[in-house]
Amino acid sequence: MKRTASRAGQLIDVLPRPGEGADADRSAALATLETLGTAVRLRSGQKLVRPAEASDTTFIVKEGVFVSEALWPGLRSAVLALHYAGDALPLAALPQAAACAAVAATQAEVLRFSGTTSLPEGRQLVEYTLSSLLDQQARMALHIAMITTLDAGQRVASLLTEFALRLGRQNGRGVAFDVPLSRNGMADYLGLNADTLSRIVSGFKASGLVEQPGRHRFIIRDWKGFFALSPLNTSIDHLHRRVRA
Amino acid sequence: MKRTASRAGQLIDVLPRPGEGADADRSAALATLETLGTAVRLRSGQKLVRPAEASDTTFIVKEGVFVSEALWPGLRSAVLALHYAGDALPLAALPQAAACAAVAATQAEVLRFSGTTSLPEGRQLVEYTLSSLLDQQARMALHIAMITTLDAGQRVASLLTEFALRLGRQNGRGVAFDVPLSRNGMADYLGLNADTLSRIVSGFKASGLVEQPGRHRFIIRDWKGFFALSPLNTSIDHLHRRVRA
DNA sequence: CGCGGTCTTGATACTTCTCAAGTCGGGTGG
DNA sequence: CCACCCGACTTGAGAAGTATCAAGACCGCG
Repeated sequence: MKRTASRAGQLIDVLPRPGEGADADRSAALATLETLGTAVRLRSGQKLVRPAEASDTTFIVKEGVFVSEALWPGLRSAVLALHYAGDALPLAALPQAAACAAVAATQAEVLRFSGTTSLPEGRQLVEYTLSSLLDQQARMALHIAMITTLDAGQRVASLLTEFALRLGRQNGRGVAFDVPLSRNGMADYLGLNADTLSRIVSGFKASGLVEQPGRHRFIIRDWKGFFALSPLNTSIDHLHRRVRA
Repeated sequence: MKRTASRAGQLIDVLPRPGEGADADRSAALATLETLGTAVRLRSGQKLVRPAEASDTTFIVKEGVFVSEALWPGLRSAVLALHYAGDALPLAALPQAAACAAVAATQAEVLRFSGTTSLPEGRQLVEYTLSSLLDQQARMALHIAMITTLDAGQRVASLLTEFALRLGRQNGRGVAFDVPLSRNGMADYLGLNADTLSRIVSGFKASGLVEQPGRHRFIIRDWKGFFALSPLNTSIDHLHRRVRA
């Protein structure tokens, strides 16, 4: 089918090529910071928690996906933000009132910095953190926009688009990626009920836009069609696509 | 009535006293920054817009309330965040894809910084901005938690509590404040329909918790009762109350 | 291969949205 | 200073969308 080929052609423009663009910039900045911080490996599910007293500890994600979660008694849990490789995670950015933590959603590796801000070399960390927070703040703003302006189907499409742009690889069948969150985690991120989310994903599969070869694995078969599902997807593309045209 | 007196006693612990605590810290840090930036006065409704090309311009709010707004074609407008005196507003934190701006919600005054980050004195601005962004990121996280976990009534109660803590003054009748947003603005911030918001506020008035002497003026008559309406209010108190116990 | 937890799907109830009509408030001009 | 007028707000009835609950299916782990 000719259209498959043309879709594949577009995908080359859409998905990142390893080692290019922003990836390379990030690596350069990180290389100098690695001498200051200590590397830590985490398994999926391990948590970075803000201690009760004030803390200036900062982590930088080297690899993997993190989820900022909060749980207030009597409320369903909230997923506040997603963090990817390169993101700075200052524990001070977590609200302290509730059980709140950054949880590794996949196997992960981080750099740990503690008390380095006051050192002369600390300026590098401060500037890296600031730049990363600007980025993350824009993403949180978009997250808020998703939740306040979109209906359930558009929200789910937006999140899957984000995952595809961040984690996806193009193959013969489309754009494939492993979802780092459970159904419940995705629902909490989107402010939806998990049952509703399930129904919506089933709808995507029924319409042929998406395939699900395993519980955590997705393939977006029709990128253009899927991308059009959410009016915020062009903005999501700006913030999550790693190679600029 | 004795309970009125006891409520009033509690309010003294709850509301800020001018010139104390965090206010004083902020003033000290700002005093040194004022020589670097240029002061600008804004009228309600004026906008700070991110230019198309990358910009390192940063504003610091000296006075007034700002609203980060975004408008995507075909969607209802989104209110992404609220900014108060002391907040740093780097234009780079605004998503750039949509019509997006920080709008003065009241008469306001800001300090404008442009290209100062590279100067040796710029470190002060960088550190101030970083610290402010950490604060604002925690507030955005709470905003997301509000929208994803609370029902409509709890959301409205949370927002009014925030305004009371930020802008309120205790008087004989309760905690009084001027709402800096229109009904539509509040609804957009909360991800609610303006009609629904109106109904909920009417409910608060009917139950005697709240009074509304003018279109933009509110008085919370029963602080304890009102505070209990939202399970997130203790967290909101942590982030928005300016005097610690 | 079997078990446990996660996911799916249906029927139903409830919250919230939509649309429309009416009311209110406050700023403007006489 | 008062009356007018326009935009913002209020309120109702009905519709739409999403949540809830329960039963069953599936996947992946051991």
